[in-house]
Amino acid sequence: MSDSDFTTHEHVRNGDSVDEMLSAEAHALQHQQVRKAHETELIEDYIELIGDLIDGKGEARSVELARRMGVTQATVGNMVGRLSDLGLVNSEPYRAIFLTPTGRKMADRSRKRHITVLRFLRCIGVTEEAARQDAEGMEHHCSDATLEVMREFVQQRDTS
Amino acid sequence: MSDSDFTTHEHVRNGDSVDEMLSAEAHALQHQQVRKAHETELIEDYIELIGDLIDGKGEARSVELARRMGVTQATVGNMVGRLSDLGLVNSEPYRAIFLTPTGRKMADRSRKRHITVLRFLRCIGVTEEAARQDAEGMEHHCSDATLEVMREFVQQRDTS
DNA sequence: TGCTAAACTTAGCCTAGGCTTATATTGTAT
DNA sequence: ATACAATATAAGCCTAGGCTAAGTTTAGCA
Repeated sequence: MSDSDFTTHEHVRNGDSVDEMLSAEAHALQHQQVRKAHETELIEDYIELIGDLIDGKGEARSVELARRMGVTQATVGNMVGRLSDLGLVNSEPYRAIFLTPTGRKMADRSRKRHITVLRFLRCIGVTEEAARQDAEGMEHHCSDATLEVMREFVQQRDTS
Repeated sequence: MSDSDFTTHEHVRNGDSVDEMLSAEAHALQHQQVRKAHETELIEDYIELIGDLIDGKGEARSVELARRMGVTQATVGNMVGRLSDLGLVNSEPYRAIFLTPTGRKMADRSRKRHITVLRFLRCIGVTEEAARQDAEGMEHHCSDATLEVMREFVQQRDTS
């Protein structure tokens, strides 16, 4: 069976197969991008949280990050080291954690995205709890295009 | 500053802060669930792909999995070993890969979810390319509740 | 002022999921 | 029938992101 038996717009099975199969190359690209998203995902979550803590409590401490991320302080320590290497935070031993300008930008961008997804899910009728949970995971997998669609969608219906 | 300064329904900052901060415990739980989703995510992607290949080409071979996942054959080999340990596939050296009944169920469930998300994104006006990319990542982070909402949404508007 | 609890770091370990390079098997085409 | 190309496995390495257990620093209170 040759490769071209099975390319972009061919119907694989009728009925269920909305998802006509992509070319292998396109498929690979998608997965590569998903993998890339995963790499930044955790980083963004930490940065977003650090931003929220700074704004909400005045400072971000490891112990609170650990509590909110549901990991040990040692894990947070590792992560903060990486964030610092990446130039996203400044941290000195036994002190609170601060965002660099770059980190602040990332935090704000992340929060905005998060809020967009959350509002959108609420807007289409997902329950509050499910919306919160799903937004946490989905926000990293929405392209700008999709976020824009969501934003407009919310604006149109949710005039409250 | 006490912990209770900053709980479930408090407004953190006006303006932007739709996302009133959750309790630390609830927040931790969310992240734990996201982590759990990540563990199964790749597995589901492989299983879904194996299912699609079996249905579409008659068999699933490592070389094609590697091509479509955008990884090396060695990586696929590792993964197939894990899938086999998990009882999701049967594989013998140098032979095609088969789904166990459990694996088949997972494949079908994954495909259904994938299709639901893809259709939904198209339906709200996301471009085909973005929809495909985002669906790949989002499908693993949608609760059943959200999927149900998406399904209904598509059914209502998209009468085509 | 000095002790103790809480916060933080360090060291060492583990699994998942990638990679490369080398080797083994299979099947096909002369 | 055999050689070669395609396919698959094996061995060994790496990073990310978890963990525990033990040690260090800080800060608040008696």
